Amino acid sequence: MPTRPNLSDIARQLGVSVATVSNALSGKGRVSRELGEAIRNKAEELGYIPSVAGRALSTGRSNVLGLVLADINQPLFPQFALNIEEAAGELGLGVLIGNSRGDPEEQERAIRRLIERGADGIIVVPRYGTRVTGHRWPIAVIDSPSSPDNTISADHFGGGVAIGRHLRELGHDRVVVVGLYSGSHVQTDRLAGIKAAFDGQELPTIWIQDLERERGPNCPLGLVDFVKEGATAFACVSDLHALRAVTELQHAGLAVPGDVSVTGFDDLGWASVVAPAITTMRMDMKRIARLAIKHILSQLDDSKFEAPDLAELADGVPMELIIRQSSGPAPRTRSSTDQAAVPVRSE
Amino acid sequence: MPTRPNLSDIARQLGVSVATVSNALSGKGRVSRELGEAIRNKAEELGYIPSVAGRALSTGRSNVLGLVLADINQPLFPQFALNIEEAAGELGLGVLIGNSRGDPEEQERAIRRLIERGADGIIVVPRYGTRVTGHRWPIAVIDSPSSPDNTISADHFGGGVAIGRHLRELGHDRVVVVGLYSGSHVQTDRLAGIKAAFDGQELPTIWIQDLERERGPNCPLGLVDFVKEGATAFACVSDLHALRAVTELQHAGLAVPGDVSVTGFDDLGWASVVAPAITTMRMDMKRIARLAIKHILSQLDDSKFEAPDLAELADGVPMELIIRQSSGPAPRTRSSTDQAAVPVRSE
DNA sequence: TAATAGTGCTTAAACGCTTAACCTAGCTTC
DNA sequence: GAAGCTAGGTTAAGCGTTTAAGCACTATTA
Repeated sequence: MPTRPNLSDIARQLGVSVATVSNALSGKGRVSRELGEAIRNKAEELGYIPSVAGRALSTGRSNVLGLVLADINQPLFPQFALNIEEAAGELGLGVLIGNSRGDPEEQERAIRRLIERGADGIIVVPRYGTRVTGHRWPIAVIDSPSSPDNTISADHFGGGVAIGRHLRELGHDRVVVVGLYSGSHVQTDRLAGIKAAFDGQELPTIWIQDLERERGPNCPLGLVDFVKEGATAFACVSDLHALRAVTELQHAGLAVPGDVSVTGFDDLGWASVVAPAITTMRMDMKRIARLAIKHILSQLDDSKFEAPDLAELADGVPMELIIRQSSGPAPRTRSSTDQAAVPVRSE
Repeated sequence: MPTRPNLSDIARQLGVSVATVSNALSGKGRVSRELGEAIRNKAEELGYIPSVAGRALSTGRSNVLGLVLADINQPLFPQFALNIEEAAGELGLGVLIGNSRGDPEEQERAIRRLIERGADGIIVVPRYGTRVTGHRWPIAVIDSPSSPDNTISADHFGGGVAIGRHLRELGHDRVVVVGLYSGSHVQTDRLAGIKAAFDGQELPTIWIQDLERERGPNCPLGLVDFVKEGATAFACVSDLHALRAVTELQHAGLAVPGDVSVTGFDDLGWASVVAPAITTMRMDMKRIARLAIKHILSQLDDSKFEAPDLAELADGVPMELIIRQSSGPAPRTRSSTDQAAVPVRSE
């Protein structure tokens, strides 16, 4: 264990006081140009690294943010983590991670642990529909504009509208919506947006969680039946479900997008490499991460940061439509007697 | 900003010294049962949370580990992060994340930043083939047994053998191997294992990165041609590539596993929900995470932890074969004249 | 020429915790 | 009944930083 040089090492070697060294390096107090130079050089020479602990103790700020992520099934995990890490890094902040395992109680404990560890503020990407309340610590919640405690998020509704319009423009009028769980505001908002693009008409909806409760985990979604009944597109609220849909349809011998279109959400890593590549909506993660951090920083009383105007973003950060191969023109409308013509492989 | 109670608050209210309170709560010094009780109760009542900064400054230990992850394209990211977070949490350690963006230099910087932030040790999941050297700080590298600086990892070679045997037992003898990049020890080890299962014979190999350099990113891998020439299975070194293969084959009208089998590696989150669900190899992440952390802890000079016997695990932590639907019996050997019979959709 | 202002630095306290060293009873022991 | 233990505390120093306050000059102003 090498022992790191500290301020007093520098001070001693230069015959000045510790305070002066501190001032010189932070650029705060009054130090002559030459001495300042000398101190900085010496610091460089010794490989001085400030002690965060010492600084934290003195200033009451750790310069560390806590990030609480729902669980391993949150497919956006890496993107959240890395974007926040990056945005934090730009401001000289570190990111401590916590895992809520998708359990509301664990989520509370995770927040607590991070606060104990000295996090100046917490960013929470909550479990579907979980509330994050009663904390007197600076917190930013990334969820969905319609969620009760939401701080900042993408415009999931608007994203739904965009993808709905896209399908409509391709001539689809028999669209089935696929979600995981109706308790998630993110999902219900996306879904509502899609419906809005179809003038608010009710669209047949598949909730995977309900289905799996009935038929067992990882069960087929029975999409082929919907196609037989005339569905021409599946609009999924996540690329994960889109992937599931695409493979299930292909596995059954249907062509995507030839026979039926599929769209997703979130532009997950692999969405562009599968065949067909998935048409999807992408969040502006970078911006969301920056806003979340700024929001926390503005809550720290001594902050030089002004709160981002969240009101202005009440609808959320706009999403971007990424058109790829999984969505195409609706097949010419099949007459109802024509249904049997859809090729379906038995196994 | 609520101001947290500290040791002296407790001490003052109870009329004892700060040292006694510290001793009582840590259970180290000598404190009578009754007073100990009283102190713990008071701490509870006031909602006392120890200050990590104070403790860190005093003990020289931050109880925080740094975790450096390659980049967003590292599909195992969430699993690494959460397993390490969990294993660390059990020991009262926090996890600070760093991002190397897949760049060796950035990786060095990330390590440095984490050390500056006071991390007691660093766990690195390096970019393919990157070396992690010259650090005097406790470090654990999770890579592959054959990598130069590897500390602990899964037995990728053994995993390759297992999946190779699995395919062989299913009657496959024309296997094509799919990897991303030959510079990754993880990948080359897996690949070598697969070959070993086929008595070391050379198997046709697709390196995706080479292919993409030629044909552009996200290009088709041309797998159908291999099938036409008699290949009955694709053994991919990652589920990501397996997914790409499955969809590409299905998209072309081939049945998986009816016409051709596909296997992956890593049991990524979605591997079980696609159709067909992907046969894969799973690492024992929990164990790897624990060993990595233990290894770091044992390097701290005052440690009560003894170093895990890494020599014993020189081959790596065994992997587990997860058989699902994407691998099946090899189709009856087609005579070479029979090749045209393979149904291939044009688009 | 005396008050004022600015410059460049030092002193000293504070942040919250840990820990070695010390003190004081009360108790044993021979 | 003096020496030695032990239990149960206290004192005080130290970890590395920041920062308000102070001090000794020199330069400026009226």
